Amino acid sequence: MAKNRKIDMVILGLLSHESLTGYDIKKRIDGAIRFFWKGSYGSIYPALAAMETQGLVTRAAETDSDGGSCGREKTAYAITDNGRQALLRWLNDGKASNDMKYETLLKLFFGGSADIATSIDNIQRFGVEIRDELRLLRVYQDNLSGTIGDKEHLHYYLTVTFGIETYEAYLRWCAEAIQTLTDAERQ
Amino acid sequence: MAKNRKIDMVILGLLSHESLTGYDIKKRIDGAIRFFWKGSYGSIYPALAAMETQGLVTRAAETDSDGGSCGREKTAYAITDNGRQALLRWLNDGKASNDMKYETLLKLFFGGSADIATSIDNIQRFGVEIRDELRLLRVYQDNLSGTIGDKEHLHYYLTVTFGIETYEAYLRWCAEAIQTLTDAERQ
DNA sequence: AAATGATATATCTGTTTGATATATCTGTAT
DNA sequence: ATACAGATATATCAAACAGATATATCATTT
Repeated sequence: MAKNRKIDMVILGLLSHESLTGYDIKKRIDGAIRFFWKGSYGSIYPALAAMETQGLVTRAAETDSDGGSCGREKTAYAITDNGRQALLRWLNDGKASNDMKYETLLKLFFGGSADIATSIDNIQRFGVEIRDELRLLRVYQDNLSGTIGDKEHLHYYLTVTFGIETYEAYLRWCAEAIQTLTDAERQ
Repeated sequence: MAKNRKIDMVILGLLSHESLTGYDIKKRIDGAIRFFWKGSYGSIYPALAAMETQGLVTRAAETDSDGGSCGREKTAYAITDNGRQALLRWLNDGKASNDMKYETLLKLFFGGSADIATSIDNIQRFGVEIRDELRLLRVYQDNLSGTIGDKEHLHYYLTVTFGIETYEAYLRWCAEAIQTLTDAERQ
């Protein structure tokens, strides 16, 4: 049987707050979640269909937003009780795979085959990206800092501080690594 | 055509130092590389076959180690000049995708649906894993610290310091997050 | 001689990515 | 009004990938 689909839990987690369409789910994943997970339409829509069959989600009422005339086709999904149980089982199963795929580090690992200037350039590009993301994370942090009395917001907040502290460490490393390589370049 | 296979560059990078079998390649990936990339047999063997067709790698001589009698079947691959060029093009193309898939953070993000004790437990498990990995990285660091005058070793060294500084940041965050959640649990 | 565990190659199933196709709706400029 | 750009929405496909498993050989111990 199936049951190795991690995306299921992302979807159930999002639906535990509100009913959403596949498109909405993709937008949520591309928001605050993208710092530690990602998902594509190619996994979201099939997962929704499979979970509907399994009774973990159902199609929610399809009113168009303003109750106006015949709105466009739009399928929102809602979580079921079975879905909530599945989500809780996952939260409590004590297992978690944590994997990076950092192409920048891969390029650095094999950077001995190229010029040192290439490695410096690759690290600099990485640093620019991280700086941009860090700026965004700090906006998230500011927006959340008033409401961490709420249990849910506190959990969001902790994932944001994880991102911030991690990215700050990246930037410190970038500076050191560039310095080290620059020194090596000058012999 | 194909050409979105990132694993190709891992394999070419490894083969640029020495000829290796698919099994050897897997072992290398599970070594120092696993901190920022991973690969499975299901991607390695097909990639080797495809790259042989493309002329990026060739089958190397298949002697059994001691020149003894008829050794067991064993297919080592060597990089070609075209392979080296492909590796260099990749190192210099200025593109890199850097993505995490951290299930622990996902569980924390949706942790509002469970007990705070569950979140604390999930963070603690993460911390234990990271502490173990960090110990290993420090061994790598010690082994390399004498030879960073060598350009290749210097590059390895920088990927190790990336891991160390990142993991140290994780551990600081773990301690803070557990403290925050413990306080919240007590109200 | 038998058992065990490491080495070695390969394949299979299911999942996921990344790209693309199709179409509708909304706001804006002409 | 209308044309258009850009956002919304659903869906699908090929290629890439993970994780598990099957098979077999070799080296070492028992």
